Amino acid sequence: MYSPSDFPPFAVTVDLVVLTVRSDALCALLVRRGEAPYRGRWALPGGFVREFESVDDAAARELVEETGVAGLHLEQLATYGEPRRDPRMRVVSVAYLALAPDLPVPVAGTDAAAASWVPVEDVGALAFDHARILADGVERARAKLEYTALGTEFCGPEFTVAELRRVYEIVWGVSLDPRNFHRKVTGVEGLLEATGESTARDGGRPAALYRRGGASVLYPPLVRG
Amino acid sequence: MYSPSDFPPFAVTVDLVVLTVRSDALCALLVRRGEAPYRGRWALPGGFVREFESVDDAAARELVEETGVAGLHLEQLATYGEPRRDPRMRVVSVAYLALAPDLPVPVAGTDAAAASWVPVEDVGALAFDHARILADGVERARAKLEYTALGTEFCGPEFTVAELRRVYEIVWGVSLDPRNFHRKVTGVEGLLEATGESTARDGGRPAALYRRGGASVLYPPLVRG
DNA sequence: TTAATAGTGTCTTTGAGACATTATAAA
DNA sequence: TTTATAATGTCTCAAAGACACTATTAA
Repeated sequence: MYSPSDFPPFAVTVDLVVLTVRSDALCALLVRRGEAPYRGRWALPGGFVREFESVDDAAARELVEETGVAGLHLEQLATYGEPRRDPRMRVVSVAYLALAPDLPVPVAGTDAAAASWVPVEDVGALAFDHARILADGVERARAKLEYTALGTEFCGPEFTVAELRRVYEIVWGVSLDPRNFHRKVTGVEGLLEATGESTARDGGRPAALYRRGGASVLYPPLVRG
Repeated sequence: MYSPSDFPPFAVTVDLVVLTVRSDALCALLVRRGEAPYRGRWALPGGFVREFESVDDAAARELVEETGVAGLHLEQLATYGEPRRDPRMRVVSVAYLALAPDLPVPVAGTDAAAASWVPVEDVGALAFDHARILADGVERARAKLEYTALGTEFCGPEFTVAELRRVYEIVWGVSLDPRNFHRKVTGVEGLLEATGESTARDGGRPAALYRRGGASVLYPPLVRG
């Protein structure tokens, strides 16, 4: 049997990579730290896991606290457990990836001085090993757009094919043929559900509006150009 | 700043999903528990992360202890952190996936009564939430065979195309056309490296022997039949 | 009208899957 | 010889990519 002397005590935290597409850029939600260590540095939002709370629940709780929105896609990314990643104690962090539509404005957290959407290309040094975690989250998001319907998570409840295409172009940093993209996404069973409405918000011929369909995997996949 | 009263103490463990292909079955390395809780139950090998050791290093150390072999492929799978997954204390477990060739025989661990390769189809109830972890590991392995060169990790240092095909057939539980499979794997750049040798160990015309090539991703991917 | 974007159709190429055929060993 | 397995080749179909063309709005 184990006794308390058998194992060293760890603190367990969750860190969130929250991504959105806004202003033609893939952006991450960052908070400016108000406390040492790394006071004043940008960091990923996150916090300690509570005693009677699952790690997944802690991530969901932090996500609602930081964004003010419930029901966003949230998945576990990886766990980071280098001995000295936090300078003063042994902290193991479980990182999560969340994808959000273009939300109004981040809610400043209780112990964070400020919160902001920062284009991932412009992110400089971050606290702890958060730059590495963010990079892993961005790569995961890029990869999952290929074979899942996650691209629609970046859009609002109703969107046009062109808006969905812009998501892919911005996340992947490529340009996609509008005609082939249209044929592709409207051809995948269950990906899009027509609302019957249309909009001319981008000028030109009005575009049909769609909702997310029930499909979660994309077969055949979209391939990064 | 945080003080010890700010966070509840957790124990952190690593659990290993070690898979191999032997006797025409995908098998997992399991240990029979010699201690409570779940004494006598099969469980995944694993153990506590030490105080000055990274979580990744703990997994690598446990893998060598359990298999007696170094240099196996090891990747993080997921982290399991339900509050009551261990009946007596708060334990967060970071699970890892390892793929091994057909090793001689498992080494009985220090605190495990016995170790054995068990076909994943025959695995019954396991200790803790290990059945769930094992299922996640098997699914990850199956998925990664599609678009990575991981199938070769199940083979010895030199292998034939037919032996590699048997790996895919057993892991996926499908049968694959030998001719199309041969054309496919020999066509992917950097996947296989011819040794110039051949063997007739399966009877019939001798088959060319290959080594793993440098490629780690498969493009285009192999698709599950 | 022109300009802008939405949506459809057509052609070519690539690759997967089905399957015939030839090659090289052992019994 | 027969039998078993290895390796190559051929045909068909599905889907990606390139790109022409038509449709519907606003200015």
